Amino acid sequence: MVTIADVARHAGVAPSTVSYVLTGKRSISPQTRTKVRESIRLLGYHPHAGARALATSRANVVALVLPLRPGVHLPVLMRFVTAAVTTARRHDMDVLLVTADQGAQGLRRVAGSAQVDGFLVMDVELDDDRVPLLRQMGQPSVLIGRPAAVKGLTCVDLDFEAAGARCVDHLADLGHRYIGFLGAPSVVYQRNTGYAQRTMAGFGAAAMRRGIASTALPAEDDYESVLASVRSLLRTQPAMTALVVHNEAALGWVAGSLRALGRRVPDDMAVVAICPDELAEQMQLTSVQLPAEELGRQAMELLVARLNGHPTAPLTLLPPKLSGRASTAPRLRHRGTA
Amino acid sequence: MVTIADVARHAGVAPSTVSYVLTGKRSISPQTRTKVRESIRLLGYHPHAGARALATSRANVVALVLPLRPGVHLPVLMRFVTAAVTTARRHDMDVLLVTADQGAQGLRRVAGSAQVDGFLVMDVELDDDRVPLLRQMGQPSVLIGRPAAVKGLTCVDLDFEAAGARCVDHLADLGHRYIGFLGAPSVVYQRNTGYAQRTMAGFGAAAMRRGIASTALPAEDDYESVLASVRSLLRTQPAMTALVVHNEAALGWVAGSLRALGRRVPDDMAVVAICPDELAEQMQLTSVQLPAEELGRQAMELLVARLNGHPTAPLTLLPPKLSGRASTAPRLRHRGTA
DNA sequence: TCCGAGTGTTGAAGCGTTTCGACAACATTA
DNA sequence: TAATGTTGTCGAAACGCTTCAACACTCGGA
Repeated sequence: MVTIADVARHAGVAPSTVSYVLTGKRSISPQTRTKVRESIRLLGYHPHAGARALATSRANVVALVLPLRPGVHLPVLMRFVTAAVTTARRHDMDVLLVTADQGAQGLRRVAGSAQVDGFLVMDVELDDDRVPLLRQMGQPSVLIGRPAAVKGLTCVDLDFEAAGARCVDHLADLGHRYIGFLGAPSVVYQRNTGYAQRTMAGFGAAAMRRGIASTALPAEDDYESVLASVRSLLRTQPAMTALVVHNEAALGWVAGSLRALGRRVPDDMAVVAICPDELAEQMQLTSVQLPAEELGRQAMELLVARLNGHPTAPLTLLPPKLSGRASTAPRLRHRGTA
Repeated sequence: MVTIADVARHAGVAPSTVSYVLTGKRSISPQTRTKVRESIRLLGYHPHAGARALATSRANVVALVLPLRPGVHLPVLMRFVTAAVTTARRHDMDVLLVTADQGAQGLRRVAGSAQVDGFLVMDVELDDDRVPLLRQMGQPSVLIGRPAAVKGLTCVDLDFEAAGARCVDHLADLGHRYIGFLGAPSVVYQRNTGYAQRTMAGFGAAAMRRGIASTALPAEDDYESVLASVRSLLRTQPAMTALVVHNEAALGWVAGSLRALGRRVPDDMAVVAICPDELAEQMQLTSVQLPAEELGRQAMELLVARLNGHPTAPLTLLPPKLSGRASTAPRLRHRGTA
C-alpha cells in the first residue's frame, strides 16, 4: 500500500504538507501543490480510510437503514436508495447498508464502532421502535417517514395532506362536484398509520374548502370487497363522478368494479390514484406519486447538513406532484350529462 | 468515546490483555476474561473500526456493487441483497453499497482507500466492463452472473442449462411429447447474452435426450408478436401440448394468445415459465425460478472464504428449482385425448 | 535444587492520518 | 532599521487498536 509518507518522499516534502494539499486546510504554494498532486497521481495514492477516520474521528460514511419489511414497494425503495447514494457521493461520503433484521443491535454497533457518522433511516412508521434509540444515541440522523413526535428529530416525508388535497383540487378544477375516496384497508387506519389518516384528512378538508360533497370508505384488497365498497359509495352518492383511490393493492380491482357497475373511466367516473408512478403509468391513471428520488436526495442533503453542524428543521414535507393521465377528463365533456 | 484503555483501567489489566480477550488470539485466564468482559459491558465499549482497520489492515467490510440498470427485476435483486447482507453479518462483516453510476472509479476508490476487503458484484454480464478491472485490482471478489471467461475469477450463477432441461423433464414426466419454447426477444440472442442461450441449449439437449420433439422461437414483448409466435409454434407442431416460456415480459401475453387460439391451460396446453417466483405465483404458473436468496448467500460465503485465503472454484452453478402450479397437468388427463 | 517448558500478562512499537505549534523566509509598516 | 505580520513548510504528537518480544510465574522432572 502506498502511504502519505511515500508521496511526501517522492515529492520531496513533509507528510504534513501532503496532507494539507489534500485537505486544503492550509495555504500551500502553487509549485508545491502541483508537485505533490503529480506524485499522488503517479503513485496512485489513496488515503487510508481507517487511518483518516482515526485521526479525524469522522468516517465519511453514513448508514442507510432499510426495513425490508413485507409490503414495501421495492421499485420505489430502490429509487430512494439510488438517489440517497448518489447524493452522498456528491459530498464524498459512502453508504453502509444496515438491514432491519440487524435491528437496534445493528444501529448500536455501527455507531459505537465509529463506522458511520450518521443514519438515514427509511420507511419510518408512526410508532417506530428505532426512533427512541436514535434519539438516545445522539448521532445525527434523518428519517424518511413521519413518526408520532418529530421534536428533536429531522424527518422528511411527502406531504400526504397536500396529496389528498391535490387530488380534490385537480378534480374540482375539472368540474367534478361529487367525489368519493377509496382508502386503505380498515386495519391500516386502526393501526394509526399516519400517512393514511393524513391523506384522508387533506382530502376531506380540501373538499369542504371547495364546497364539494365527499364520501370516504376503506377498501380491502380482494375483488369482492372493492366491488362492495365502490357500490356502497355509488349508492350513498349517486351523483358521484370522480374517485380518489389511496390503495395500491385495490387499484387493480377498482377498474373491474366500475366496469361491473356500468361506469366507464373517465367518462362516467374520473379516477385519481395515490400510488407509485410505475403502477399509475401502467394502468394509465392520473396519479399523485411518492417523489422517491427527491425524498432520497433531500434526506441525504439534510443528513450532510446535520453532520456539518448545521441546524435542520424537524420536519420537511415535500409537495405532491400530480401527473395527468387518461383516467381523468373535464366534467363538461361527461357524456352522462349530454 | 470509550477506548480499550478505559476498559483496561477499569478492569485493572493492560490494554493488550483486553485486546486478547476480544480477539481470542492468546490464552487468558477465566478470571481475567470475565473481569474484562464485565468492564466491556459496563462501559459499553465498542472497538473503533478505523483503528482496528488500521492495525490489522482489514476493514471487515465488503462492497456490494449494484448495477441498477433498467430492466433488472428489483424484488429479485432485493432478495439477493438481503441474503448477502445477512450472510455477511454472520461473519462479522458489514456491507458498503456501491452503485454502478460510480463505475470503475468507485471500485478503485473504495479498494484503494482500504475501505473494503473485497467485492460482491451483482448482475454481471457476458462482456462486463467491470471484470477486467476486478481482475487487475487483485482484491478478492465474487461475481453473481457469468462473464465470458471465468478463469481466475469466482462466479456464482443459476445453472441455466439445467433450468432449461428441468422444464423438459418435468413436462416429459407428465407425458408430454411435443414441446415448444418461447424465448426472449431476438435481440437478446443476437447480443450473445449468455443465460438466454444456455437455457435454450439446455432445453434442446434435454428434449433430444428424452426423445421429445421441440420447436423454439423468440418472442418480442407485445401482444401481436407473442400471438404470432405462439400461432407459428402451433402450426409447425400441431401436436404440441406444452410450452416453456423464458420471457418475463411476454408472459402476460402468452395466456391471452393461447386463449385466443382456443387452447385452455393446462388442459390443452401445459405452460412452464422461467421467471421470478412472484410473477409465477401471481399468474399461477408452474415455474423455474432464480434462487435469489441462495445465490446471495453462496456468493457471500465464497467471498468470505476468499478473504480468509481459501481457494474457490471459478464457477459455482446452483441447481434450478421447479415449483409446480396450476399451469401444468399430466398429459393423461388431457381432455383433448378423451 | 535447578532447569526447561508451559501459562498468563505486559510494555512498546507500529498502522497511516491529521493537526498543532514552531519556525524560517519574506513582506509590510513604523 | 527594527518590529511586526504573513506565508509556506516541517516535526512530532495524537488517534485507538493489534501484536511481538519479553517477562514473571507455576509446575514437573531430573
